[in-house]
Amino acid sequence: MRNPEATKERILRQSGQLFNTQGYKATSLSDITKATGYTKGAIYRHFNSKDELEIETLSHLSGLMFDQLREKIKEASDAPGKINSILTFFETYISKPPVKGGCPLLNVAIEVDDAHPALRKRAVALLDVLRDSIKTILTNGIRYGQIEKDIDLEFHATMIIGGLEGAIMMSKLRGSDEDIIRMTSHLKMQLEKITVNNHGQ
Amino acid sequence: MRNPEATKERILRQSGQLFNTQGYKATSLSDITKATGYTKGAIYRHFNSKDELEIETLSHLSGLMFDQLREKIKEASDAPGKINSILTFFETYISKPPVKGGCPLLNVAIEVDDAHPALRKRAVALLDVLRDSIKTILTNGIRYGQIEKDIDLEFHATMIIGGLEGAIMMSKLRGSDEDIIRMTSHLKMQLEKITVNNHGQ
DNA sequence: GTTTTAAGATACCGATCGGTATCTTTGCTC
DNA sequence: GAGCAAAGATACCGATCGGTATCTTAAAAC
Repeated sequence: MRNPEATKERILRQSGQLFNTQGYKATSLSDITKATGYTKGAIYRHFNSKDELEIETLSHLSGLMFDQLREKIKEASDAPGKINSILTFFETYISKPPVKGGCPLLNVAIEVDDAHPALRKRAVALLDVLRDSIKTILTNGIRYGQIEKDIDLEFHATMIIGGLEGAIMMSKLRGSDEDIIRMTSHLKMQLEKITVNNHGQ
Repeated sequence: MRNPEATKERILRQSGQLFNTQGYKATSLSDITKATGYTKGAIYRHFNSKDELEIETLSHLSGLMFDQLREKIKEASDAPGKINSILTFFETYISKPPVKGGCPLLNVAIEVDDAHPALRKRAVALLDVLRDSIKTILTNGIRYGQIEKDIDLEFHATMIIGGLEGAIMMSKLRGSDEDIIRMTSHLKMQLEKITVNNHGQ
């Protein structure tokens, strides 16, 4: 019956749902005890403080998202396809959310301020990972002649991430995928513009 | 010395800063008493509950933002100019924020969930106001031959708002206007594409 | 099958939460 | 300047917060 690893995993999973839907500060330890069925004693055996639980939970949440995202990216073989996979991944983010409560990056980025330096640092790092992933895909695309070579990487990464996150906020608020779909269709048009077209050659 | 209107105004202003930076749930009444210098007795004379204070403060905050935004919009005479004013307005949102803590709409949209139905309703209404404003500007632009008449209003409104809000999140997290500026330059390019060009006629 | 160790439960801590009943003080009315 | 109504201060409420010391219990070691 006793399985410390499963316990920790369960705490992280349930905390993830709660933090990502209600917010980190707004979720109390008793909320977590109710959701997990464990007592505070059990939770504090696996985590030294609520702050530490928050940080580890964010890692867990973002891990879930990135894992699924990476899976989708791998399915496509060229750079335009990979970016397209990212966009498609977000299209049903509201109706079929990979993690409940919306995008962990967006949620934590809005919640943290200077009073939570540790969590903030992780949020910045998350954004960097996402940005670097897109830049890497585009760079490889340029190398293999799939993406126009005179583009501004930073510009396109910002456009994609910012557009997606803003649209997620709108869609989540209205409870519909509509806004995200509008945004991804726009971003896909932008992607086509920097895609090297082999038909014409 | 006593001026109830000024007191209420002061409470709303200080609460606005706190709610918009720390979050609504994360800001306690004692935070507000410290910031305002008033006691709980004074605050509860002007507001029946913290929930009510939160709702009125959101109205106050969004009022501040929309007032400044409307001012900028009025300065331009045609539709493309008005949209451009909106975009320019957000370019220094981090370094010279019109309201501390970022965009009140974005912040409240992320924080609220089904546990705060009243605040959520206000957030949805705020988004509608912003969306309708942009659609109205574009519609008028079409009427006066300044904007191409075959465009999808909803699509462009979503693109502008979503792009801006997502970029605000990114810029706020990194403490720099960079991401917003990249996004507005992209949006300005999109705007040019739907602007009727008189030079060619 | 006894011992040992760690997982988890229980019971508590002081601090703070939102909220309220009551009191004092201020400024207006006459 | 006496009376009064409203503004704001004070003192308190029960509930809950994050955190901890201690106890029980389950499973592995031998």
